[in-house]
Amino acid sequence: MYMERNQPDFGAAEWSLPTRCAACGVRMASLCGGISAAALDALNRIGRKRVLRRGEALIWQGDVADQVGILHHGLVKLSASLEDGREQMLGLAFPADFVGAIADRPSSHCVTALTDTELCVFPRSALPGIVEAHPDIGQALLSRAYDELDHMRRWMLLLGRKSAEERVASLLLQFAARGGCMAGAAVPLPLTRQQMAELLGLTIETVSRKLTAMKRDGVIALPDLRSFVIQDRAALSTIAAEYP
Amino acid sequence: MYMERNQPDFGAAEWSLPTRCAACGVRMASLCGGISAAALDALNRIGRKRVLRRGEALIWQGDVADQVGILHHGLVKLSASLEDGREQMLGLAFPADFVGAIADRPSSHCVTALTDTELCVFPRSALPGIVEAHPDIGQALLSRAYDELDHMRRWMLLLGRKSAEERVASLLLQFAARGGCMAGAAVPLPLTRQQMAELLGLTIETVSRKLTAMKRDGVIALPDLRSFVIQDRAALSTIAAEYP
DNA sequence: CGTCATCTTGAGCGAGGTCAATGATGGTGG
DNA sequence: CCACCATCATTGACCTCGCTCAAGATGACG
Repeated sequence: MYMERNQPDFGAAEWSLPTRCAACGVRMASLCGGISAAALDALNRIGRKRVLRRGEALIWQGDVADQVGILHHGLVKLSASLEDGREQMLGLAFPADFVGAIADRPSSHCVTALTDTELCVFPRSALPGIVEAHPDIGQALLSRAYDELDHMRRWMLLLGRKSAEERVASLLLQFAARGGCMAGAAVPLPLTRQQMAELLGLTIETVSRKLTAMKRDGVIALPDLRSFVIQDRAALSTIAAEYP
Repeated sequence: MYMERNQPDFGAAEWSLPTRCAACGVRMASLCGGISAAALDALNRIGRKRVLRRGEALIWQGDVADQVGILHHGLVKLSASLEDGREQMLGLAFPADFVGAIADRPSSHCVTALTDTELCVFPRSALPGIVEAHPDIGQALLSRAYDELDHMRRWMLLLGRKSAEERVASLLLQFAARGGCMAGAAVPLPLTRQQMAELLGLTIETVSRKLTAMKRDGVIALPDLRSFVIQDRAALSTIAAEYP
């Protein structure tokens, strides 16, 4: 991702973009993609780079967050916890994704870095003004919010009704779809078993057992701990109980 | 809710609002609340009333919905199903709530009336134009989308990590909060046991057993099938595993 | 007062959680 | 280069919670 920082030409010459945003590797895929040079310049002035080390949090559950961000590099989780420590991962944010809340009230969730991470952060208080001044950004936010609602609905179906094996298979299919890997190629697993369990509403032991079972049945292969290969996609889809 | 239709003055005289919207009992609480008379007039021309009988669907999972709506009267559920018939309720919509999607792709969920229902519906194709012409509506949609995301996050924590008893107690507390009932008063239960089970990711038998257990323990009373009384709010909150 | 839908209760079972021991992996410093 | 340690993953034994199946009870309504 970050190598693009050294890319000399990104269309910048034509628009005379401000330096930092012009060099941003995720800009075109993010909220800032379609906006004018003037709007980008305005953003450039209020945004700043922030680095999170693995495990560090950007937003805490229960706190009123003062920052929103656009992820540049790394992997971030959203999660919610109960007082006794039980934790449910609510989703992941990948580069170019927007994280943060709009409403001025305690956050329903935590935002935590799963790897060392770089984001472009803005004060939350600046959001209303930005949205008002740049309706494009407002519409992009709206469209992304509805995408996320859709995604969470599918996840609620998984959490409410799918068996452990169905959940694990669904997650593998989702990683495969995201990676856009060709058939037979190894798909990277961005999560540990423990993190997969948090995301699926299961325990680490159950995730491990189900992976082993699918490997034993020849549905997948596990060349190492951080990747897998789909050996029988039809079987995996059937196990996942998903429309193909 | 609907009695307000007969209310003679709703600020209408000052603005000369078009007849139908002026008489709308949920307007001020809905997306249409804060907009100008001209904007309202524009909406009035493209919106129309639609009645759903109990069990009838407005939007089907898998179809590209051509309508969005604002609920006037009645109760509506959002739900998602697996091919084999397992179903998870994703949420409820109450009067003044907006239902429908923005994106032009198959809907992730079903929208079905739980009671006889009246909505104001618009062609989905009109939405982008409306949002562009009336930024207030766009911002109201955005704010509601984030509210719904927050609500779904809390529900994902429930589905992923809470026990059956915790789930039932959480739902009762939510009904109590919604109704705004004073302590000791009977809170109406808008759902059957079966519907509560669908919403909580449980079976009807488990819901029934947990309700009976809480009644036996003096935490709640069940004067009839469609209401309950909180007899020990602290205990109910504790059971629900929720911050007070 | 009969009929149908809804709800409750019981008995038994099985998926997944818990607890515990063992095995792999990878980074670090001697 | 390798010994050491921390982290991560696997596997087994056991148990519990919630599901399934089945039978009654209650309530709504003509």
